[in-house]
Amino acid sequence: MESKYIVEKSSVGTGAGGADFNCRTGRSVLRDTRVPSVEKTGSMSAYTNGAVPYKNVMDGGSAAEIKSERTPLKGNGLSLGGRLLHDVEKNGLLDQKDTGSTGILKRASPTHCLGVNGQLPGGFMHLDIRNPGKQPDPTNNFRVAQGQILPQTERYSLSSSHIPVPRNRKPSGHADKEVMAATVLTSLSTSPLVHYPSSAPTAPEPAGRAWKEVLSASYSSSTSGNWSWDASDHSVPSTPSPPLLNDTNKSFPLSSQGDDGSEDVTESPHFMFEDPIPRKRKNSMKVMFKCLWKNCEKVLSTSSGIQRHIRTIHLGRSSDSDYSDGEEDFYYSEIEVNMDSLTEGLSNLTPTSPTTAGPPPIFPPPLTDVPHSKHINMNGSQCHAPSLLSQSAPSTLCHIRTDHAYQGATTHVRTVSIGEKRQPAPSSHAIVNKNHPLIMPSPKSTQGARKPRGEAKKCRKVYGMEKRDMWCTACRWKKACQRFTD
DNA sequence: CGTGCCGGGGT
DNA sequence: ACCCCGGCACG
Repeated sequence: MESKYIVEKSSVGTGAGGADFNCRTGRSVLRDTRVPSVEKTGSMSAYTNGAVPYKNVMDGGSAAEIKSERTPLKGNGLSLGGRLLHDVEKNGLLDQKDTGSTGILKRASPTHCLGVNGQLPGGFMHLDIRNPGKQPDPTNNFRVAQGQILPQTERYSLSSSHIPVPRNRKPSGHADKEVMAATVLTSLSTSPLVHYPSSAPTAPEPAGRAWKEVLSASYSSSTSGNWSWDASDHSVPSTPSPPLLNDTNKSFPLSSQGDDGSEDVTESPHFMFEDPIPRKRKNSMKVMFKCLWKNCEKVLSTSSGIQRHIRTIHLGRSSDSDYSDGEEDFYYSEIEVNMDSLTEGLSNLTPTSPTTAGPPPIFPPPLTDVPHSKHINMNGSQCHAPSLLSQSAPSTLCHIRTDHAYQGATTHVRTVSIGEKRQPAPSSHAIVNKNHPLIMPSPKSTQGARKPRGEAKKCRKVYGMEKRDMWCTACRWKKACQRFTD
């Protein structure tokens, strides 16, 4: 015991930076060093695999043996390491998402604005359509200005770094399209909530890439003062405050909120932010509006948008009339979409994902039951996961690092560990929603997509109840065992 | 009935 | 973020 503390003390200073995992596993201290430490060192090699940045962290950690428990490192080492990991991971993830996701998802994070910003000309056109004849919002003028002032090529290359905002500039006629596009995009950037999801089918490759880069750049380095508005805009409490403003919209479709434009550009999304859904599981939920018309899978993010879509496309009403008898109402429904999990799925849905011909989503999308959707039907896909995994990453990887997964903070060190993603199922349902009782046949039989029980012995079995403190954290918490995965 | 772990609650 | 646990599905 004494030794324990000694070690503990010393490691404070030395290992602080690196002692990232395990630090807080209070109880396991002494004993833990036996078994797990082996594992951990083992994991190092595995890690180097693709996550070099981690290495130091890990090394430091294992070196110090991390006997130090909670006390000092919690604040120091942990956060340090954790953050590091986090960042790295984040970028990685983002990249991934980028590849697969559609505009819909991207909107969730203000960051896209960065990239989107003037880069997806193809997208412009498309977006236009929904916004015919809209007046550009005054707040968007800077974009307009940009469009006018700069030659196209330049515009693309120009990041949003520093944007003069001429307030009174008017769009001149011939720049219409650009203006529209700009408007849309700006609205995107102004409000994280804002819509204009999917589509942008024609975005050219380079643009996409640039975007991607910008994205990750902005994420990893808010340090560079490059993005003048970046800071302000991003610092907004949280990234994607969940929708909810849709409620407002949709409750009175008839009023047709006149302009999606104006509605979209709600400058203060936060106002609308009242949260009917009590805590939790809302984090990455986004309300979308899905066209229920046969064979039409249009998903838009604004009620008015979808209404317009239905009105014009399906009901054959003139596009310019804003008149609505409310009939559209019957042809769309509100769905809640989990951004995270639908990322991949949606990429299938929409014609988008222009950019990367990136690798297919590694993780099968969770069981969503967006009706009609083209989502990969993954019933029983559990079985595939492992095989997929084995392709992209040695399953051992899961094993090894798993123990820390829970510890590395919920930052999850998950280096692409398929095993874990296995099924956030329930939370990621695209919930067919409320206010429209008549619609959505959704059977929803997928409830119990519970993972078949694994063969592997779990901590409980291996160590027994008495040695509970030797269990992996997950086991201790009654979570899926991270040490002995299947 | 023991076990694994999901979902959710508490701090 | 970390931890705990009720409760349910699985074997």
